[in-house]
Amino acid sequence: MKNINSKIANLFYEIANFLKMEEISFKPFAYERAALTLESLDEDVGRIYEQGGKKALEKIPGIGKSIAEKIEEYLKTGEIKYYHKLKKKVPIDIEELTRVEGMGPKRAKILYEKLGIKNLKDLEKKAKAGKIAPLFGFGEKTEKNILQGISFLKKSSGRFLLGEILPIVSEIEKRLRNLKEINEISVAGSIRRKKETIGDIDFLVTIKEFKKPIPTRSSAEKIMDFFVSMKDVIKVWGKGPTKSSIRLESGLDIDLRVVPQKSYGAALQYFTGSKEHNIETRKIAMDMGLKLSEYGLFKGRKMIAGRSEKEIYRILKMQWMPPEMRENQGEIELARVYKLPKIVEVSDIKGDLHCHSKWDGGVNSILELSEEALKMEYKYLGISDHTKFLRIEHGLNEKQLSLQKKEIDKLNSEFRIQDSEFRVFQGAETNILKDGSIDIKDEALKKLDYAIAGIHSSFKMRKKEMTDRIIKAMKNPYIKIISHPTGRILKKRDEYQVDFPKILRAAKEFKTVLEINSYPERLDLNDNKIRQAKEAGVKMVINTDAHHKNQLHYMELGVFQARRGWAEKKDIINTKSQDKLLKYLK
DNA sequence: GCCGTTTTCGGCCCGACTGTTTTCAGTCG
Repeated sequence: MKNINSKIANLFYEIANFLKMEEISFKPFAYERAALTLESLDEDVGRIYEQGGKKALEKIPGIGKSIAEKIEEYLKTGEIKYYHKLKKKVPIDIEELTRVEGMGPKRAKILYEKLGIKNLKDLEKKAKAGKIAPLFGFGEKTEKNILQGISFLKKSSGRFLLGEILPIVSEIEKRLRNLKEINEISVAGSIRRKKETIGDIDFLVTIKEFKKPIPTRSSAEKIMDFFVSMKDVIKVWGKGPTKSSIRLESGLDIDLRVVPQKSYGAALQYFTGSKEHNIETRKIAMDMGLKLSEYGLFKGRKMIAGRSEKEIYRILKMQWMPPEMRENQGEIELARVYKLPKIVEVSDIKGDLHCHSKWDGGVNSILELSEEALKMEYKYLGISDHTKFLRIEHGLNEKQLSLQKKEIDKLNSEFRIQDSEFRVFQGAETNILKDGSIDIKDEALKKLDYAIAGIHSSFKMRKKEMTDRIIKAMKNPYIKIISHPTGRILKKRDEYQVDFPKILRAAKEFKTVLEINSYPERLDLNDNKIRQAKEAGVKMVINTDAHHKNQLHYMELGVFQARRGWAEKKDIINTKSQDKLLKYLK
């Protein structure tokens, strides 16, 4: 469910791109800023307008008279004329084209004017035909990069980020739960396993009917009628009494299955997968002379289990395992000897060590972030603003860091007065420069509670240089954490080249903590690397990298990823109490 | 186009990198 805020934000991003094509300075940034603000707004902009009119819109930071008028226009007419006027001049799908790494508005405009390229399809065709390289300002390499960018996009297209999907899932689940016909409901498939990207969604439901175990047509039909006629459905792929498939306006496909109550557990197990996990589980059933299907566990023709997952696994003499572990990566063997690790849980997390405040151009003050952290029942929050190398992110210099420290000290003494255990730590997200040095002097790092270092430039270095660069940063005694260690951006950019086993050995030697970044498009480290780190005895920290107080809630995404990597509480340092954590960082 | 304890006009969003050039444009964070 794309809400109105993000719809308008997307239009503003496009307007910004069209303005950039015309070499207009500053105005595009105003639109981008407004878009960013809209996206992170708690409240629906339509409601703000209803309650306070245009004046209320203008109170939102980054939104002035002109942009408020455009929002008003959109709310009233569903369109923004200014956008159409701009698009008429260069009628291209700028949003799609700029998704290709290395393609921006200027190049898109040139390609439209010289080759008539309007969308991704045109771009691929012309690039493959070698039409782009000969153009002035382009060349062989650019053409090759464009093709690479397109193939990367294709690889991930049609898949959605877990972080975008979860809110949709809980919204749909809420709607279905309201139906009186429905008894049990669960999401299955890759989303239940919390995979980082999701193809489509499966919902399983059972019907509330105590006398008749098999769903009657009428109840099932009522559910399906409701499902296919929800307001955001744009296509119905199929509709029957046990299964219906729809597409939402966001492009997401959802299946809804009605299953018999007595098969609910079996169906849940089956549709949760993974396929590989299921194949192995069925083999175990077969070896015991049983048959496992989505309808139940059978001995001959007699059904001996199926009501719940736990019951099925129990009869198969296996420990029940969290869906995140069901990838046939060794969990089955451990489950059979009842030795599964107890993986970390959201409730184990005691604080967040990576978030950005107003100091580096973020949205919220340190106090606002702290209040949100308190709501989440955290014991501490680490502020880690960008440092000076990242000028665009208003990176802090040594002087500003010491000013910030004063603010944090003051805040902490207020917490002390209020008899609150909660504390704010001062960190910083420093930059690992091309040669592996840090952009902030050691004397300043020393005064912080801890320092994070991350790569924010020169992503395309060769493997050896990149590895050495990161290891050099790890050797700095004040650098405790490496943020987003592989630099990938889901659906956009691959990991940078790095010798990961070597990084792990160095992390172990220098006691550097690797971050599991919870940002929806990062989730970096990924599940596989988390598992490697755990096995190498390297400690990790689950951080959000929040740039807005609401984003502190991304924490669960990082925890899910950690669970997929089998991380336990002891592997994750921000499960420690305040005292123990501080001691660990010193 | 937005903003303002440097306030109603004149600043903002800079610097590195890449790939293309032969002095620079476009992209990215």
